[in-house]
Amino acid sequence: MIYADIILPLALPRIYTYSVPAEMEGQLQPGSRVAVPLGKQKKYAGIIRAVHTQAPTYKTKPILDLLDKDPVVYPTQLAFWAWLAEYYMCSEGEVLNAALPAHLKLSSESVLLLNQAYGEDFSLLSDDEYLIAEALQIRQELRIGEVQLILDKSDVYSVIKKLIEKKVCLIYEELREVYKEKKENYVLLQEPYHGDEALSALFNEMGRAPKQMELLLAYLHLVKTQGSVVQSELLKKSGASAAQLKGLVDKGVLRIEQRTVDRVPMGKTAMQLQSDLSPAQEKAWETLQQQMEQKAVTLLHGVTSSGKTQLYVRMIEKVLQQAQQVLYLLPEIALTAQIIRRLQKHFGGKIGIYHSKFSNNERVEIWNKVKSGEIQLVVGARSSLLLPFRDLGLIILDEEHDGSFKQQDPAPRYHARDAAIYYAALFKAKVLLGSATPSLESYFNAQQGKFGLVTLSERFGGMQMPEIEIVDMKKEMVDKTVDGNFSSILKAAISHTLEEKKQVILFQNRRGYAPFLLCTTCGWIPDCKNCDVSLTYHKHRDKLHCHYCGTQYPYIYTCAACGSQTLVPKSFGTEKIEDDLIQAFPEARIARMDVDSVRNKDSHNKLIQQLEKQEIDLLVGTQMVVKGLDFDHVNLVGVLSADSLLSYPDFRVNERAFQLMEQVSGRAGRKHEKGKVLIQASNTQHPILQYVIAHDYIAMYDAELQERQRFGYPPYFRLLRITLKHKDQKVVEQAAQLLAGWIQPTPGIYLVGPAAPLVSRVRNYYLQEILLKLPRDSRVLADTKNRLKELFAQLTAEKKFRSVFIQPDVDCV
DNA sequence: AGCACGCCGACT
DNA sequence: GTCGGCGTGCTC
Repeated sequence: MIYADIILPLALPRIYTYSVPAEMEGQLQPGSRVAVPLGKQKKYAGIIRAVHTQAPTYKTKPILDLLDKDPVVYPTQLAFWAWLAEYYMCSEGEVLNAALPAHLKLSSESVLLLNQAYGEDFSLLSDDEYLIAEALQIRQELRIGEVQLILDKSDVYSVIKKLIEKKVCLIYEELREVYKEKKENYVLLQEPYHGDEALSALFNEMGRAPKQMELLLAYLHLVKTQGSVVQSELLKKSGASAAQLKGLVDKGVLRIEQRTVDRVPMGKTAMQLQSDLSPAQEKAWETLQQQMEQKAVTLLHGVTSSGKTQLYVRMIEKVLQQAQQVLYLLPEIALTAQIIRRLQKHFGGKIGIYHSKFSNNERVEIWNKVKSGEIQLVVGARSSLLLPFRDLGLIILDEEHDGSFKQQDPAPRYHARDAAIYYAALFKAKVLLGSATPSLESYFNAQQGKFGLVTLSERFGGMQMPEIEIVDMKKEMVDKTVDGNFSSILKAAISHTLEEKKQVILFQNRRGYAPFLLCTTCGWIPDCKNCDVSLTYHKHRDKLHCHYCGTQYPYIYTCAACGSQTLVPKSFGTEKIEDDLIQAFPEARIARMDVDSVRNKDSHNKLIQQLEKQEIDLLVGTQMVVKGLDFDHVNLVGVLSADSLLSYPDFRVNERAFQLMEQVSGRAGRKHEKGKVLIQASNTQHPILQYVIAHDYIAMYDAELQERQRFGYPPYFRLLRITLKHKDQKVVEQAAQLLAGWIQPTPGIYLVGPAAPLVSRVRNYYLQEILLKLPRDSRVLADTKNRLKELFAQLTAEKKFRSVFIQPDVDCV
């Protein structure tokens, strides 16, 4: 008997084994999708992980169908998925769920059919049952969703069950492909009319049908200019109707043919070798090649605007010439039209883009083209690491320090940087990490000789580092020279820059208008009913928003605690800054960039284009303004409150604040002009500010590293966070106490907590966290994970804690 | 993730 | 007395 282990795209704890029917023997390959039954009636498409003869101890169900002739992934991906699941403590099903495009993840749908044998007498049915029976008479088939629509309620199973019991209808499970090829109608000239003579004869003949003649002329024009003619385009161009086209088809002049077309067309343009490197870049290029020859991973530490991209481009060219694939990873919001255009210029048609804004059908096509090798270069966000590369030669991870490379919520909670290093090793490919402000972990690895290191400390084209000035907000307060959130110095600098017709970028790391409302009588702060956070006031919508669960509330005028009407907005976000700017600089063209203002698809790119074209003078924004944008006319960058960056209770605050300020400063100054950066701060003596002024990454690194060692944080220790969730606060607390107690007596491991996180309740679930600090030793890590898995099972074995959610997060950020 | 099964409150 | 709410357990 032959068996196959199947991964299902579900959060099931383990992999299931099915039996292989005789007729499928020899046809099943790992990586192909098969249809399998699960539970009483459902069918799913799962992926074959292995085919073997090891009979399991339980009775197996047979595989129903082989869905793919060619596997959808290579063995390399299967190996990578297994590693991801193991390392990040999740199931392979969860990995598959994240990796596979939605349209390749099939699950069956129940379809209702009328039982003809029952007859037409519906008098014994209830109202709901009657409605469904009647609908079935008209429509033959109904799906669950349609039944829900008809009955206007979500719970329809009981009605359906009754109908089946009464033999009014039958039910079957349908598993169907959802990916659809895109078809388009092409118009072709029939054989007899090829050639000038035949055509002119035809035109003579057509004298009485001027509209058709026009149509034909338009057709001929399109053939000449484009080679092939799409029906819709022809009709639009000629202004003719479908009937007129049909006339020509009926006459046997034209013919219509349906063809499959690409949703993601591959350009034909060839690669352009253009490499004007500065002497400093040439030197770096030499070392980069050497380092990458020797090491699997190399860190490129290049100050902002030092031209890291040019080096990437060269490296990509090199690998593409060896006919290997390249993956270029960027944080999602840095994936702008700007960078894509730049790469497209070099690599023409070989490039594929992959991020969250693509449609499901497009994703399948990109997936297949990466698998076939047609796409040689993928530029994408974190998730493109999960694409089925065939022969990967290089992974570039730009803005390497960026925290968004770590997946947060649904499992697998992987870090794209670390996972990329493992994935690349499977291909024996190289990894190139790049940043102006590397993460401490990566720089540490480079210092230790684990990674190669290349430094570019000079800005490209003789550009100078911007001059940074710290504005003492305390002094301005005392002197009463502050105006709202602007110091007199910042205000003057903005006026000056605007007069010079240059642009200004202001950075504030809070969105909304006011982060919270406060009752000035009793101190009450409105909070979310589902979460333990204060509500942010968004003025343009005049609503209070919860940034954790997304709930919106109408504005509150009356204090819920004391009943007085003394609620005032407190602190400030980007919206408020935008408002203040409009007041202070009425002539300036002002825009705001944060998740709220660029929510719909293209608005982010539009804003960037406006900025490029100098249609905006003043931009205020959150983190978003920091990521990989280059503008030629920004001379002033302002950080509105450094204090708010430096006051998070997180061991990475200093590193983050430095990275953020250094990156924003990088936006100032272009070509031969020296830019200026103003940082408003109350605590002007903070050491991080001094490092920022001096652009001294190394000093920051040394100082932070000591702290990390002293307090047992990365890169010296590894962090593993366990989050427990439950609807009942008491239950989570007890569960967390119990679990922590079990973990406690392990030598060499430090345990922090259990404790409620800063936001202790989200979407009505109470949270508890346990943080483990593990020595950097892969054996200890593996042992600990195994032990934790046992303890999790032990905890949920107790009936009281059965419904406690346990979420481990390895290398949490 | 579904979905079935089973145990308690608001209705005919 | 039943319908239907959701908590609980299982899927190979």
